[in-house]
Amino acid sequence: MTTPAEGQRQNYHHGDLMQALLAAGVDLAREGGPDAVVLREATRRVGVSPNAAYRHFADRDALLDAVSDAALAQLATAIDAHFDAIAPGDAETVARAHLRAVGTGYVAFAQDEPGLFRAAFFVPADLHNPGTAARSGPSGRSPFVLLADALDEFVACGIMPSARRPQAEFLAWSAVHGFALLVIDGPLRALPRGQADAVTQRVIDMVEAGLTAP
Amino acid sequence: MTTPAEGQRQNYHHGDLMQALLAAGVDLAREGGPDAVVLREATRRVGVSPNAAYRHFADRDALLDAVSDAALAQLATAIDAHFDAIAPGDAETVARAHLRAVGTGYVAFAQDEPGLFRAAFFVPADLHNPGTAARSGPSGRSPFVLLADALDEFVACGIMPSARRPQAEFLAWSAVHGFALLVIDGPLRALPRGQADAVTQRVIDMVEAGLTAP
DNA sequence: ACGATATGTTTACGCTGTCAACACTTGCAT
DNA sequence: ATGCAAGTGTTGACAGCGTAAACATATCGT
Repeated sequence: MTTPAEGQRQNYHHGDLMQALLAAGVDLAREGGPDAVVLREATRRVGVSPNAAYRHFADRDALLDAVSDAALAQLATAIDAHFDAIAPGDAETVARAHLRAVGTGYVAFAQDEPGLFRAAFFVPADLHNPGTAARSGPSGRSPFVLLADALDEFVACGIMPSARRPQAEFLAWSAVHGFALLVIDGPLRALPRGQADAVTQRVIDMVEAGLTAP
Repeated sequence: MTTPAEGQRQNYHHGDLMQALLAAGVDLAREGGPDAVVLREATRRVGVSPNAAYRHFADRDALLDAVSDAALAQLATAIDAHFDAIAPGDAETVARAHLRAVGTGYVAFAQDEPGLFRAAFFVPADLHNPGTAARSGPSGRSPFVLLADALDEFVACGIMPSARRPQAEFLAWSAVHGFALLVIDGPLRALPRGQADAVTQRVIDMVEAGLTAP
């Protein structure tokens, strides 16, 4: 009975305003990217006065940060799904499939949820540490860690020299991240989804070949 | 005598407000990126009333578009410099050097002028057509065209199969663009310049190897 | 010389983020 | 149980922003 009925909010207190504002903020980001996450509009949607937000977020940036973390978590979940869908097989095949899954999931999320994707990278915190786990998916591994794991597999099965391993995450990430941006609001934004998907695979081809080149 | 002395602006008319506002806008973008391009602040710096801007720009977005074009032109100029500094030699060496020059110049500009770089891609118009040439450097070739030229050379000297040529610009561009973003406000933003430059070269290595792989 | 047009100004409105002061509710200590 | 402190939501206010309408002044073509 701690959580009252959600039907009418004639209570003076809301119950879980923090969460409600975050949800509203995520909706706003989904609809229009980080710029659309407007404090007053979020409170309006929740049905509360503008300044109520300040009891839970220091300022608009704090709300946006929380939204960004939530968006990053959704990205992680989306990638997780691709990553876990890989069928078992010999190490090299699985390693290549893992890398491809991360890239494909990354770009697919950007295409499906461009607003959230932009919000996720608006204040691009460093993704090394999962940061209160708000940024990782159900597996607890952030997209960055999934990518790192895939690359470790590359080294383990001998298709990538270990000398080239350090910082290789950033090489792969650069290509996929840049491509995602080009697709969602760059010159490739007009490309039909099918064609864009084909180019996505070529981007990953390039990364794979570039990292495993002799 | 059409252009009066610039000393005092006790004239009712400004002379070249359009250009002055653009310059102020570019300064603002340089200092704080696209969000810092604020109409009222630009007019304030020029010493004119806020609404004077509306005689020359339809709205704030129009000003930002003009700033974006100017920033893109500066990017083009920076890349031109790297591109033209390539010493003559055999075709393959020159081709590889050209690709490297475009990538290096691109990232260097992002590092030297992060605000302008972000502004340049804020409303990322399609870069196929040079667009009233406001977007290209002194050579008249936009960065996109310079990249395309370099890739054409790859095909011409036989290190890249022509079947792989279509849309290869976007593969190379993705990697370099994504890396630039990771460096200026992503997780690599704390990396010392020297180390970042080393990774830049590795990104280009990856692109080169990925595009020319057997 | 004079009227049309271009250019800059003033005034005003609604929107935003945010501060300060106030009101209600809850929960803990007596 | 009572009463006070802390937590939470509201009201009112302010400055800054983009922008529309009405007005003022300069420039130019005839």
